[in-house]
Amino acid sequence: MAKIDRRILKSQLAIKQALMQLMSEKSFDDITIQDISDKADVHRATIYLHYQDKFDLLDKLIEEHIQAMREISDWACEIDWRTATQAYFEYFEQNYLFFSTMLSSKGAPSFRSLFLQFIMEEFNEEVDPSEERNHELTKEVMLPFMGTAYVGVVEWWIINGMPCPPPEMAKQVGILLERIV
Amino acid sequence: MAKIDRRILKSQLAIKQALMQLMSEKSFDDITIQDISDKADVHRATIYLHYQDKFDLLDKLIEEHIQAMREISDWACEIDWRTATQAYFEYFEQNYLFFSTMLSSKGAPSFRSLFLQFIMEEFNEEVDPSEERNHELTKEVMLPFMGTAYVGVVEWWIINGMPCPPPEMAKQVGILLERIV
DNA sequence: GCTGATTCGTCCATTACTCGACACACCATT
DNA sequence: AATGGTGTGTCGAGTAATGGACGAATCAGC
Repeated sequence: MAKIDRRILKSQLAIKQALMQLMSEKSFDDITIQDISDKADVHRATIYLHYQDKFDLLDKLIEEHIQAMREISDWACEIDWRTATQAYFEYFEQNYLFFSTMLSSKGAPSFRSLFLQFIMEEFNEEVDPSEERNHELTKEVMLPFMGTAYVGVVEWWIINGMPCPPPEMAKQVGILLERIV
Repeated sequence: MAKIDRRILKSQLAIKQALMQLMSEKSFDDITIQDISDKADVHRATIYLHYQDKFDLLDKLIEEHIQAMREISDWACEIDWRTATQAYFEYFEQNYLFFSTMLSSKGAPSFRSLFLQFIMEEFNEEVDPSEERNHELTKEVMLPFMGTAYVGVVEWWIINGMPCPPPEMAKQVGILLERIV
């Protein structure tokens, strides 16, 4: 992978952080490009150097986090569920500002469905309906069942300010998932 | 005052913060230009764009703080001592990392004397040996007496982790100064 | 309707920064 | 005396970001 000029990394980081901060203050629709460039301490034209418009910026921001989670699952593919779940919740914790913004009532409506889609893709390789105890079940039903459950509990955990630490969440969610699958 | 390109401000800020952080970790002599540029996330050549060498960087950093304190005293010249002293201690508090680094045992030996010199200049305009109760005193003696007392108590306060809030320090130091002058 | 104020997206000349290289000095090891 | 390693200060070519401008689009209040 070619090394990227540090100016690009710094500018993009500042822009993305600025958007996230602004989204925690007001609605995405009310945010102007000028707002973002002011908060990021970057010239307005610099934003257009990297993104089409603010929607493209939001898309890239979301895609980046999905990609990061994908890498966690790659890394944890051979690990047991509990450890993997803990890695996820630690990632949610590290990026609390992002997730709380995206999952809040006035957040990005598109994010939740992308998140759910991603989670279901992850479960897809773990679920085996040919197992004995699942002979009456199909993936079509199991995946949205597990996926919405998972997304729902993450949503609860984030919106309520992470009332318990990642290991505790990993333990409980791990138990529940193993009962289902 | 001509508006300065934001890239310059950002680079210089990063470089100065990097030096301060490094000085809290190891001795100034052991810090290389490469260390600073790494920590600041800036190319090595960028440092030479703004400073002669690391000594010049330290000088400019110190001078900047002295200048900031000079502006406080300009602003507070008409205010009573206690308010002015509180403004100073709030500045020390805001820039705790800088002062604790500079005043620590392995800090910049030059800073303490520059600091003392500055403080004595400030006192110089406030002390009046022609007053009745001072008729046996001279400025030559009063200034280093008050100056070292002031610097000494600041040193104590910083090195001991600011054990009391700025208003409390302002009160006590204010009382003591008024007894002397 | 019109108008003034914003915001947008784009453009260009200039500037600051980057990257990698260079010769040089210093120091410890051999 | 020769060696390898590390830090220094400088250089040039290339790139990213800047400031300021522009016309077009959108919107509010009159």
